[in-house]
This record gives sequence, structure tokens and C-alpha cells, in this order.
Amino acid sequence: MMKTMTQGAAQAALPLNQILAGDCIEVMRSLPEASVDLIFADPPYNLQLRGDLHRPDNSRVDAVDDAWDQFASFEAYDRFTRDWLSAAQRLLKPNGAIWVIGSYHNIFRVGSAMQNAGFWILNDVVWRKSNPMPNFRGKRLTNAHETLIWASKSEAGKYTFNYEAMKALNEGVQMRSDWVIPLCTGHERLKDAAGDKAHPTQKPEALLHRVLVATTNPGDVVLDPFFGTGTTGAVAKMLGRDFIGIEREESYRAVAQERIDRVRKFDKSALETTGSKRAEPRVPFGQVVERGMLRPGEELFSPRGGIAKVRADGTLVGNDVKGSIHQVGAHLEGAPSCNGWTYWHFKRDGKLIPIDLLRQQIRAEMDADLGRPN
Amino acid sequence: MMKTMTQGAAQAALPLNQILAGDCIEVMRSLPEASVDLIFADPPYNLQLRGDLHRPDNSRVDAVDDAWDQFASFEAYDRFTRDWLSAAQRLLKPNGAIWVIGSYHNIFRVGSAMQNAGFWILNDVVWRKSNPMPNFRGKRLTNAHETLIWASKSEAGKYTFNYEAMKALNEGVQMRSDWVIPLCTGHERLKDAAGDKAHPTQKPEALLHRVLVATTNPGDVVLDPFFGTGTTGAVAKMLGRDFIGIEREESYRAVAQERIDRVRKFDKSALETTGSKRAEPRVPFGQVVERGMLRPGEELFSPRGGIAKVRADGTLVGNDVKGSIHQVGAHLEGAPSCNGWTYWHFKRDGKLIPIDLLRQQIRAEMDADLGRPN
DNA sequence: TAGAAGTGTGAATCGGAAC
DNA sequence: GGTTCCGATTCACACTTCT
Repeated sequence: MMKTMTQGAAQAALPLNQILAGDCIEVMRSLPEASVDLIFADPPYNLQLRGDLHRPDNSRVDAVDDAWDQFASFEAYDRFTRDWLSAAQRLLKPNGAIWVIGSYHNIFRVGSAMQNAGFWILNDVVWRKSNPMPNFRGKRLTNAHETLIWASKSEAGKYTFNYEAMKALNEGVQMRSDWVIPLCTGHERLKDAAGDKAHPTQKPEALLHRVLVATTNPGDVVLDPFFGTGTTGAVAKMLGRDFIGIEREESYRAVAQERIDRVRKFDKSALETTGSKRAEPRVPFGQVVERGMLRPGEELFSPRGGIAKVRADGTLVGNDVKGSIHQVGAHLEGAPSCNGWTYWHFKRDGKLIPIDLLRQQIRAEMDADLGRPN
Repeated sequence: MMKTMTQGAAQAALPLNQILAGDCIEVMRSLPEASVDLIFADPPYNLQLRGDLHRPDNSRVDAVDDAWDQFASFEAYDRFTRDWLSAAQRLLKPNGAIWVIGSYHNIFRVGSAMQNAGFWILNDVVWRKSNPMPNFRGKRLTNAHETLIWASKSEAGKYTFNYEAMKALNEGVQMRSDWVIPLCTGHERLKDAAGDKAHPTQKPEALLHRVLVATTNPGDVVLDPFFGTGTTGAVAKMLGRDFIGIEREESYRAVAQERIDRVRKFDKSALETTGSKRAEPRVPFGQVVERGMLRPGEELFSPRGGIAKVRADGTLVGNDVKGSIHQVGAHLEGAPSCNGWTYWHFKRDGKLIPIDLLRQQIRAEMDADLGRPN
């Protein structure tokens, strides 16, 4: 009782669509547990650069040399990683998930720490840069990608994955684990007053667009503990998600706030994405019989010549087996399972028609009754 | 003086171009230190699979369920990894290097252990599979790549990198860190007497070809502690490198030996056969949206006055129909099919511009930066 | 015989609502 | 929380068989 009240109060206190100032570990610890749907984290990469790098024309490469990217040792970086991951895990709802992006300098340590903390890795995703910086010295391969890890809070977590939306984004075939997306350049790249880039590692909005469409729903709460210039917040706002940003540096917060204020949300119809069949209401086969769409005693046919007879209670009997449309189909095929709706056909005017058509009719009527779209 | 003599004697005893039987850690400890130029390792991935998986057609996926891939815990796997890495590091010459391949199940643990052991990571390389197995349940992204880590024995190591050879392999531009290579199938895939695959995880020769051309010279000694069916040995022989294989399983050793005996060393001209132009890359319309070239909610126009609205997942909605640019166009025209790229136009400065222009822009970027056999 | 059509398969951490 | 049972879900190739 007490706990419920506390949680309720805490939930109400969730600072939505704000950029919080301070160290992300401390700030995350001050927020209510199990309150966030998704975390996107772009932690320091611990680049360990030595000296300056110059291009063949002797111009100097503007590298990441900020204080926030300096760690004394692998141990120090691991401790930092464990701490922020633990605070992040506490914030996630049981069915929440996390994305972390990194390069070979840090991603192996981050991935290990995630597994040790009980996060369950769902995919590692490769961001293939279409326009990476070349290797000027010719001593290694062009470092043309970064790695993202997508993980649920625990192995048991029922994470969100908008499979059909991803498939639609990829013109009808499954989205793969390698994404080709250009670097953040041009107008999208934020500049400071002097015309220099406002942040050394600003991520492209296209990357966040895909992450958020894939693994959140409109209205979800997305937290970014290393907010930087606020790409996560900007894209979340466009897509109708709530965000919480945490950023230590005053200058980044200012740039991010100004950026997000400029962002307009897409209209609602644009945000609807292709949904999954799983979300449609379940129709028991018995309803087809009850409504007289099929008569008890009528015969159903499988693609491969199997025959079964409809019974008044919505079960089938055929070939010495009785049971649901799924069970009899599975038995005839000797298969572990079978979708009876697509397996069985009835005959009308000499033609075979899948019984799934009858289910679609029932669903259409249900929708009309409820006054829902589709 | 004494040390030099011992080393010399040990060098002479190096068992070149042989497959050694036994546990790789013990065997490596028995070999002379600082005697090997390159190590290629394909250790067990510790997949932790649960039940069976079936395809939508109910056929069963033949998964990796071998005893050698089973570990009791992350701790046990980490201990195993530390031990074989330490034995491998001892074997490497000071300027030697190592490649390790893995998937998200194990690669983060392997990468961390390598850094902890003092290996210096040079690149992580993504093997992007052109024909991966799909995700049959639609619950995650298609797992379409594996990761390789390339590292020198230490930060000070003067590793071998054949920059020009890689550049030539890539049609004159720097080789990137993402490599597109098909799975090992067809005649290359070794079968046992029963016609089943001889090894569940045989790697394609093209992958080893690129690794060895990039980071060894003819006459170098290449060791593979998880030899399996001997892809490393076969490609090393073709390319005029010496190999040492270590394999615990008698059946794999037999297959590998037979395979390598059949291999003939390439003549020089045969080495220059890589590189074919590929078809124009397919560009999903969703990329146009993700990249912000069109906004969700923005209207598209057909030549004959049809209107549709862009959605966040790259589908269109218009006139009571939802679907891809092609589907909605076909529906408006009452046609069986429609090329949405040329059919739909967006408005800029009062003028109608075909969306195909946006696809051409994306292709131009891809050609400039990616359009290589890579 | 060439082309069409059908079959097989690959390192996979591959449910979830209802009772 | 355990059990039952509905019912959703695949891409690129190589190879074989049929027309």
C-alpha cells in the first residue's frame, strides 16, 4: 500500500521532456525506479588518443580530446561503466530495454558489463557509415562503423519490437543488423558561435529515428544519460515519445534545449506505423460455426488433400483425430504446430477458399461495431 | 647466449603444416614461444540456445548443439578465454598479431579479455553476411553479421598490414572495416559420409583469404588453435603461408587433412581475381524518411492528382489505403503494379519533383563511399 | 537443353495470452 | 506461477526436378 503510493507519487514526479543537469549516475539514482521504457546511451568511448593526427595535406584532425573522455585505466572505465549501467537498469520498467553505442575502444568492455549486470542482449547492430573518415596514415583499415548493443532489462523482459514497421522501412524484407546511415553533417550538425562543431560526437538523427521506431511506441518514456546536443530528445519529440535528458556540461545543455525547442512533432497519422497481426483480437474458430458461416458437417480441405469435417463445437474430426483446427492440421502434417486458419480451406462454387477469410470478415464486423479505424 | 640457442632449437622444432591433436591450451604451451607470425582463432561462441527452432514451414533449424560449445557460466567461459589467449600471446613473435572471430554472445567477453591481456586492438571488422539466416519468429533483427577483432601482441608491436594489397582488392580505395562476404555454402561446404555438414560453423575461404592477404606475408607462420575443418590451413597453403593447426576432435582433423591435401598453391596470376561490379543497390524508401529528406506527414503527389501522406516507417497512407510507395500508387491507378519512385512527387518551392531524385542522391553517396566489391 | 519451378538450409541466445 | 494451447513467422542461394 505504502509502496504503491510512493511509486505513484514518484511516477508523477518524473521530469518529462526536460534536460536535467548533473552527473548522470547521481541524477539517475534520484529518479523513481522502474519508470522508463527505453534508455539510449552514448557513453564516453575512452579513446586513449596519443598526440595529434594530421591529414596528408598537413591539416590537423579535430579529435576527441575532451576531459570527459579521459580515464586513468581500463579499471576506472569499467567501474564507471558498471555504475551507470546499474543506475540505468534500476530505472527501467521490467519490460524496458536499452541501447548503447560505442567503438572498439570501449564496446567490448560495455558489452561484458551489460551481460554481467543481467541485461539480455537481443542484437548487436552495426552502424555502417556511408562517409567515414579515411585512415590517413594507411596503417589500418578505414574505421567505417560503430557498434550498438540492444538489450532487454533481463532475460525475462518482454521487450518492444515493431517488427512490421522495421520490415516496412526496409521495403518489405526483414531489417538486418547492419544499418547504412551517413555521418551527421551539413545543416544537421550543430555549430557553436565560433562556427566550430558544438559537440565532437553528435549522432545522426536517422540513427535515432530507426532505434525509436523499432523499439518504442508513441507515448513511451526515453531516457538518455549522456544527452550531449540532444539528438535523442529531438527525435523523440518528432516521433511523439517523451524524453528525459541528463547532461553535465552547461554548453551542451543550452545547445540541446534550443534545438529541441525548434523541433515540431510529426502529425498523428504519420506516426502510426504498420502493426503486427498479433495485436489483432483473437477469434475462436467456434464463432465461424456459431454465425453459420460454416455448417457443422461441412468438409474442409488442406492444400495437400487432407480432409476434415466441422463439428458443432468448432472442433474438427478427420483421419482418426479430433481437435482444434490447429491440432488436426498439425497431426495431418506430422508437424509440431500448424496455423489452422491458413491451412484449412472450404469449397464454394468449386473453388477452395481459406477459412482465414471468414475470420477477417468477423474482425471487420467487430471493428465496425467498435467504431474503430481499419 | 643460452636463451638464443634454446630458441633456435625450438624454432627448428616448429611443426609446420601439420594438424596437432589435443587441447589447444596444452598444445600451445608445448610450442616454442615467440615463434608465430599470426594467429587466427574461431573459439566456441557459447551460444546458450534453449529449445528447438522451426522455420515457418515447420522444418527444424539444425542448430549448434555440440558439447564443445557448452559452458557452465560466463565465469567458466571467461576463464577458458583468458587461458587460451595467454597461451596464444606467448606464442606470438613480438611483431605478431591475432584475429579472433565471434558473435554478440561471446565477442564482448573476448574483446575485454584481449585488452586486459595487453593485446592492442587495431580494428574491429564486421563480416557482413550477404545471405544470413532470417529471424524466423520476427522477434529481433536478422542477425546478419559476425565480428572479428584484429590486434597486435602489444601496443609496441610493429604489425604487418599490406595496405596497398587491400586497397587494390577494393578497387583502388582504402579497405573499410566492414566486409561483405557470403556464407560458406555449396561445394566449399564440407560434408560427411552421410551428406550432412562436417562442421556446424565452417568459415568461408574468402574471409580467411582477406585476413591472410591483409596481415601476413608469404612464408609467414599462421597458427589456428580451433582448426575445425581447416579453412585457415587450406587458405594459408593456397597463399604460400605455413600453418599450424590444433584440433581436439578426431573427425574434424581427418576432414581437414584430406581437404588440405587436395589444395594446390596458387600461382601468382590466380591471386588477382577478386572484384566484380555489383548491381545497383536497392534503396528502401524508408531511408529517405530516416535521413530527413522527406518529413513524416509530408504530402506526395501523383501526376494525375493523387495525394498520399508519408509515415514514419516509410509507408504511405492515402485514399483509405496504406502500404509501400508502390502499393499505394498501384491502388490509386487501379493497376497491378506501379513504380512508386517515378510515380510520386514532392513539392519544393511550388514545383513537383519526383522522389526518385532522392534515391539518386542516396545512391550517389553510396557509390562515392561504398560502391565497391565491399 | 534451357528455363521454370520446387526444395533445402545457414553460429539462433526467436511467444504469449488465457486459464 | 505453472500449464495449455492458440497461431504467427523467412531471405538469399545452391541445388534438383520438371517442362
